[in-house]
Amino acid sequence: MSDTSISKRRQPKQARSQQRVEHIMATASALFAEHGYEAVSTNHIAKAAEVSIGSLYQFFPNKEAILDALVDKYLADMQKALMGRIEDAASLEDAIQRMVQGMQRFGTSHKAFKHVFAEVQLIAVTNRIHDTIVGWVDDMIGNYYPQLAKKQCHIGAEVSLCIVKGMMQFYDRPNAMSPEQLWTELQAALLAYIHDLLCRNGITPGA
Amino acid sequence: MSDTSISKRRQPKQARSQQRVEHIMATASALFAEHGYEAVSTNHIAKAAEVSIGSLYQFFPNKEAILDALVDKYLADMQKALMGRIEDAASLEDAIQRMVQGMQRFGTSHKAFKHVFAEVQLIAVTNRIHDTIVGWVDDMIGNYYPQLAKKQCHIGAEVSLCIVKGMMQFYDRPNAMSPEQLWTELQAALLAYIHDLLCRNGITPGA
DNA sequence: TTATAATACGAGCAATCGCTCATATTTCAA
DNA sequence: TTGAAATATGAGCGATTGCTCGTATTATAA
Repeated sequence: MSDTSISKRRQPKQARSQQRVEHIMATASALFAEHGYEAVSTNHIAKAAEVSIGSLYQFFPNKEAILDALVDKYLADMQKALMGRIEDAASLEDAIQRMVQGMQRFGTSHKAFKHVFAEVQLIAVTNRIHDTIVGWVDDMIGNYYPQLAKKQCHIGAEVSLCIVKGMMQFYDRPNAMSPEQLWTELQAALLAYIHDLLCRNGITPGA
Repeated sequence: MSDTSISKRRQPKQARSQQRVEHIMATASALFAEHGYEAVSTNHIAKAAEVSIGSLYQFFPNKEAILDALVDKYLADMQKALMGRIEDAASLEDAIQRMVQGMQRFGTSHKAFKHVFAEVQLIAVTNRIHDTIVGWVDDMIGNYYPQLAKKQCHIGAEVSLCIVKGMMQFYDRPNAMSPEQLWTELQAALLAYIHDLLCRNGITPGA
């Protein structure tokens, strides 16, 4: 839970207001998915959620706090969806393949996340998402290749996430690939890069 | 030259106004480099260029037209800087290495381009930059590997540009890599992906 | 010299934004 | 029942934005 979302505003104490907070968040998420964060005003959110603008600001100190709260939820859901299914992976290659598949599913169940991940420019939000996911990938690489230097694990994770982000921004634009092909190419790019990283550090992958 | 930048406004006919147009563009470029496109208002540009807001709008129909004109210039400069130095490359791998080096230099001489390339969300601008560069890379791949299907060349170019874009967005954020390391990793990621693409299409790279 | 086109100017419009605050209503423990 | 706390409301503030338009100045060709 980030600081912004819990400071300076009344915490919902009654059941009705807790429901309202969740309803506002769900509405905001849907609007962000359709129009993007910047294009959606707090008044739009309030109107779409059939809540007065004053009520919205009773629980969220500012617009960014709504996004922060959503990102909390997205990251929690994502950890379950991605990390839950790689625990019994046979190899790093297998884990990466499963992660890409998991991302594909997560993108359809959390339509706003792609926008938030790929388009939002707010540094605090961007860094939080980035650092969280990099941490997961970092640990994952180190788990399968403990002989790889910690710093190289971290670099591998950061570069991998950059590749994912670059491809995600491309997802909604007209391009030569079908969605399935795009995921295939993403997986290929990640596997090829990680393979190369291991080789450059004197490790024979899969051995 | 894009449509927006030349339509609906008086074309500069006197020398002084041609200089003014160039001066406005240079000032805008510097401001975009420092604060990003969205954060810079047309009034800021006019004030910084010591030109009235009315004069600015005599030659540029709207804010995006300033960016369009700059992108024209960036892409022309980039073609010279990148494509000029790969003509005598011995192999695709060599050409990619030279392109990455060229990008590195271009980034220091055109500080605003990275912002425009990585942060601007205007679809028309984004598409134009993307399609132009993809065209270059597409031709480059096809030049060294004519036996590779045209569509695969295009996919390779698009994915490569995605990787570059993802890494560029990462450039200014705090991360585990020095700038030199980042360029090294970018080159490694591109080479690894292209190598993999060729293999998947039954081509033995370098043979 | 003079008339016309080109250029220069900047106050200010209309729209939008995030957000406040005075006030009204509802909830619930005492 | 009652009163204080919690919740709900929305008009509207202050700031900013991209941009227009009436007017003043300058350049150039006749």
